[in-house]
Amino acid sequence: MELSKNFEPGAIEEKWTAHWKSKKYFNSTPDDRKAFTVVIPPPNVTGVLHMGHTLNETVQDILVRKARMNGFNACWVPGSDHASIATEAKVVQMLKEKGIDKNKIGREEFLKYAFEWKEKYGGIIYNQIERLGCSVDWDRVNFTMDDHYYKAVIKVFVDLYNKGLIYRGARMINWDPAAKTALSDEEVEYKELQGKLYYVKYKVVDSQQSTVESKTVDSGPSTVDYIVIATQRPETIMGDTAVCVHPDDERYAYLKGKKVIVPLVNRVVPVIYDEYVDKEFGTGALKITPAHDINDYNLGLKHNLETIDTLNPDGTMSEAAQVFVGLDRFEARKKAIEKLKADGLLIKEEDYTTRLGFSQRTNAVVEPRISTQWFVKMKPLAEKALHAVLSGDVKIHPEERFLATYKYWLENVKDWCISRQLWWGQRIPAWYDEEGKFVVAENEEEAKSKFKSQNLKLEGQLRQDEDVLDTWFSSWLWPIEVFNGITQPNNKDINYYYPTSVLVTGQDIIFFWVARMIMAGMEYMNEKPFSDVYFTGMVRDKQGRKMSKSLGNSPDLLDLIDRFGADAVRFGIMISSPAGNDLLFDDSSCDQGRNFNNKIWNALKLVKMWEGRQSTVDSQQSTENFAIDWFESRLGEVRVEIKNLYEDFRLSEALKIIYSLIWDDFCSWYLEWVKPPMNESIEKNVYDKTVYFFEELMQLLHP
RNA sequence: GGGAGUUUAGCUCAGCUGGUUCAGAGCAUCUGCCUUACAAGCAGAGGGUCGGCGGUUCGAUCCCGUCAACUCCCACCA
Repeated sequence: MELSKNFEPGAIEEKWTAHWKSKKYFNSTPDDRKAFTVVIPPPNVTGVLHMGHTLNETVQDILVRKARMNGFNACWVPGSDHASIATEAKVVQMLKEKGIDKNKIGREEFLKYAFEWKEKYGGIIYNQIERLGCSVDWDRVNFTMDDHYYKAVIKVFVDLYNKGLIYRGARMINWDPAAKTALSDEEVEYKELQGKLYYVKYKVVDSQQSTVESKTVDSGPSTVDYIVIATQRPETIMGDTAVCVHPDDERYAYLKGKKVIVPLVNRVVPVIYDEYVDKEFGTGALKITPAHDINDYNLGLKHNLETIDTLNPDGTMSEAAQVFVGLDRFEARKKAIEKLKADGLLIKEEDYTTRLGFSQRTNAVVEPRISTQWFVKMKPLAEKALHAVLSGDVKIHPEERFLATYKYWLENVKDWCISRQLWWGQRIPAWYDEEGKFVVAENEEEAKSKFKSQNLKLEGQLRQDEDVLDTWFSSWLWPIEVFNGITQPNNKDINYYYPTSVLVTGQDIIFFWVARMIMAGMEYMNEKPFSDVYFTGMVRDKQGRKMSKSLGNSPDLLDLIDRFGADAVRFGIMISSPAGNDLLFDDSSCDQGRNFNNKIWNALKLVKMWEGRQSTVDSQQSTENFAIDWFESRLGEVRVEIKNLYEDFRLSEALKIIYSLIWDDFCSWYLEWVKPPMNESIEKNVYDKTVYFFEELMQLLHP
């Protein structure tokens, strides 16, 4: 072999990958060996892989290669996720740039574009996984919108509905006005913002005159004829249907049985009393807007209040608001403040820090809104999932750090809103007749017969629900349906590979995905989906900032691989990743990886030079033998250490130890020791041993 | 408001429940080397009251308490 002076990026891994691919080395089929199974957390087809994926994928590859070397039948399933809302947002944006309106082209046409998008970005992602050198089984690649997968999702929906675990109803949900869809609680991210608290007068209606015009300000100084409430959101005033005070609040006792006038729309509403109100906060009086605040909604239910929805799906004011109709909610807020000022009803403004909910995918400010959606009853599912972890059946790493949060979430879990007002995803298999009666069925035929069997008179045409399902409603089946475990229960693959061995993923999706996969596993396989969960930390840049597109601090994976080589990139990400903690990634760690490769390359060059220069004499020189013995024992020590580290998922530790073993012990000590003087030959015995050591080291390093 | 995590060399981090592999690694810095495996390298050097304060102990980076700073998660106070 011709060896150039320096190691060239890509020289090794490309050769090996090609080698293995040609031999179908990574293909896995059930056999007599024990299975070691990993399913990839399917990346969203919204873009390209970032460093977080790189870390995840590398960790998985290490575990898989290690298992393969230990004689397991290692199976690593690749794939991707359709990521309904995120992808739909991207496709809509892409179409918009082309001047195409989603609603004009209709559902069918839109889905065509979406699938094109998926082909393109799915392809890029798969290419990246391949370039990283991931030893996945490409024959098993899955996409969450594949035909069989789609069917599995529908089947599960119908099943859960029949079990009474899915229901449809009007609830307060999080509304994303940008994507015009409902969101689950988990898809809302809260941020602290500097806001304002507005103090607004609500006039009290005298029992005699019930229709006081708001303009009549001269009510006389004798009695207090108004009540002041504090609000952050004056634009919701139009939806007010009550004012609430604490029953023990003496300041407002005189208002008992009175009514007040809502500004801007002059609606007469009652004053109600509830202990929910905090006397100390603001003025101790609270306006109630049941349609646009979760607390107000609950109070509304309790006190039987009217609900007036003043928002359109796109976040503009609706007809029901009466004023500012058609204006965006934030615009309406400004106008409302102006109007209140003009009417002399705004007493003061106060700075106030508040928490606002943002849509995880579109970053729009979400609105609490009442709407009819589909929900999954979580309590029964959560109990089993909780037990699986608490009993130690599923082990979470690192340690029990995430156990508390996992436990808390499951114990306090709320029902899961799974319908999304989108097109990209599995369409909800509910069928309505023209009167709005509906049945849930796997297809239209079945729906028709269900109408019959349930003695419902079918009125007119059947119409399928327009909405699709939350993307996580498909992902939670991932470890099962990649082996067709839902669509073909008890098939050979699912029986052999399930439960999978270890799940490697980011800690940010513990609720979205990990907990729900355990639920689905317990429900549909009656068994955990994986034995171990390994959470990686978040990858940040060297200043500790999150990697994000807007900051432009996320390196291009393929570019890194081109510059350093895949092995160096993998080395770089692993060496800087303490188990479970966030890690700061910097190119320089790839440098270190490349230097390491170079070192090995040169060591190989040295040994190769000896190839034709072995002395036939097999003398017993003590010094060389000492070196051999010494290194042999070092190797043994390290093997034990590494084994323990693997068991604890402390991979970066293991890598450091191997690094030091090769660089310091093997290159700096051993090779220097046995190196023969220039132009002299080396003993055959020593040479053979050296080659043997080299191979051993490469095997240690291979994962 | 509740919970968790972090704090060790200029930077990023190791340090496995207390004592000779305990004060470490990589990067950065400095010095000397193009010595025929390797300058992407070799030989060496500097640099740290292991966040502050108390406690347990013969002895604490490690255990306990407390304070401080930063980070993250959860929560319906307008």
